[in-house]
Amino acid sequence: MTLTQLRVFVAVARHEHMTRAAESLHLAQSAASAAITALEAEHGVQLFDRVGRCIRLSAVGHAFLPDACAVLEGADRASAKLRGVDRKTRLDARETC
Amino acid sequence: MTLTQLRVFVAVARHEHMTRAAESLHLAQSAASAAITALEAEHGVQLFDRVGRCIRLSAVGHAFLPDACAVLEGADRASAKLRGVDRKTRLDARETC
DNA sequence: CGGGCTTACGGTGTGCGTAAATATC
DNA sequence: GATATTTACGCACACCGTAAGCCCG
Repeated sequence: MTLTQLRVFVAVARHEHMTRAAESLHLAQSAASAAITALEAEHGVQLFDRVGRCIRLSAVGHAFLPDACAVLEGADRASAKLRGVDRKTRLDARETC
Repeated sequence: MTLTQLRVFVAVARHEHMTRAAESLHLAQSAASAAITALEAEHGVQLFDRVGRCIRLSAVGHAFLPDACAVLEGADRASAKLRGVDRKTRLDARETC
């Protein structure tokens, strides 16, 4: 499982539309489809119900969405903090090894 | 930033020893070193102070460690939940699209 | 037919391991 | 000289985009 796969999953879940989700991530549809397929295969789970042209969250996918969002938010927050804390503690690097 | 890089970071931070950290992750030292370098370069930050053969967390790295752990725990928890919830809701897949 | 997801396919990039170089004790 | 990290290098795998295939309105 990668952060990229989670991002794709959340985007598709929100848009309920693979093409739009892919566009919102500046990705080709095939890449988004592959990411979802890989995520599903890795866990042996079906995240979406493909009924006709309609692609909607399955029960499992619905249960997973909040967790995926939480992980992504945590990662983004950590990344931002890492950049932000940079300048603050840059001159504080006195170490006693 | 990838989950793999975070895993390497946490392992090195815990072991304070690149070789042991790499072994604990079943990786070559070079791979671990590259992961840390990439993580540092991506954020323009120095996570570790390399003084002699001693490699220890810098101030920035110390501040980042809890966040990295939180992200990893969240990801692992989400992954485990996804596997665990599988059997429970597998037969509940009746959808009305 | 038309829109939408999937599969096939080729290219590029990234990550990994082996091995050599560098540095410290 | 031994131990530990970094750098160099080559390879394999994975990701992405283009394009064709398939299915449902």
